[in-house]
Amino acid sequence: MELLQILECSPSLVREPLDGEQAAAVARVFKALGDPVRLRIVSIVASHSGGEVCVCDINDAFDLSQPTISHHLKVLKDVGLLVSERRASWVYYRLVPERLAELSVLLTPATIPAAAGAGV
Amino acid sequence: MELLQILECSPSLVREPLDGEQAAAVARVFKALGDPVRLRIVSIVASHSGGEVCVCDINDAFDLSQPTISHHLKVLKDVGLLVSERRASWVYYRLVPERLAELSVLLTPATIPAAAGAGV
DNA sequence: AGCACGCATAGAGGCATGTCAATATAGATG
DNA sequence: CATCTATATTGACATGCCTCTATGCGTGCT
Repeated sequence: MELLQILECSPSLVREPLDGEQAAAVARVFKALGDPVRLRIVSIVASHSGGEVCVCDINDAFDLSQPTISHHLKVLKDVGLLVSERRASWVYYRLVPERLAELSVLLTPATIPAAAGAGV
Repeated sequence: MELLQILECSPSLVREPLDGEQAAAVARVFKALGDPVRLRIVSIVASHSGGEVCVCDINDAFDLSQPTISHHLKVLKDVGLLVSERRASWVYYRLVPERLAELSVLLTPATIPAAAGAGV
């Protein structure tokens, strides 16, 4: 199920309480970001000028074994934050910016769009 | 150390890669949000009209033991997402909206301020 | 075909985490 | 002061997670 669909009618945490199903879906993504290595990986991929990064470059950025990085990439891919594509011998990972945007909107406090619309 | 200070010069994940220290500090907060129960607690507190919620009301919202809820509240408090205040017999928890705002900004993709400044 | 390289998967070990029952603490109330 | 209610803390257990080594799979090169 798409995260956007889960949040379609309640794009912010502060609008109304999430039910159990919504919370479980969103928490999966936050949990994926709740590891320093994965957060750095997302940051590396997101900030890379070309928009995609080879796994070998990510490996070089850490003092961790190659399988460990591969594991973290799989976690980020499973929650939809990254996508991968193989070209020749190399695999390239790209960010899914919509995913970040969804979370960003979800966390936006109600104080910012204060004039946008009255609450309940 | 304040999260805002850590992120003072790089308010977005997509601007440039986080270093290890930044990533560790931010990951702590995401990890706290990476649990369905805690996410619902934050949502309940954030969306409550009065701005604060009694622990007893939070307990009632879950089929979990009182110590378990107390544990989750402590985790959220330790990362600065919630603050608590005791009045008479009851303890009330409030959201720290700045914390959510910091994370929200951090996750904002670069597409929005596209014209703001050229990258490196 | 055989080999080298890049990446993924499998399995194991050790530490962290979510949950609970039991107990402690703090404030109100008689 | 004794007791009751509301919340926090402790300790234990099961599960999950991060990391590693070993191995498998796909691709290009000789």
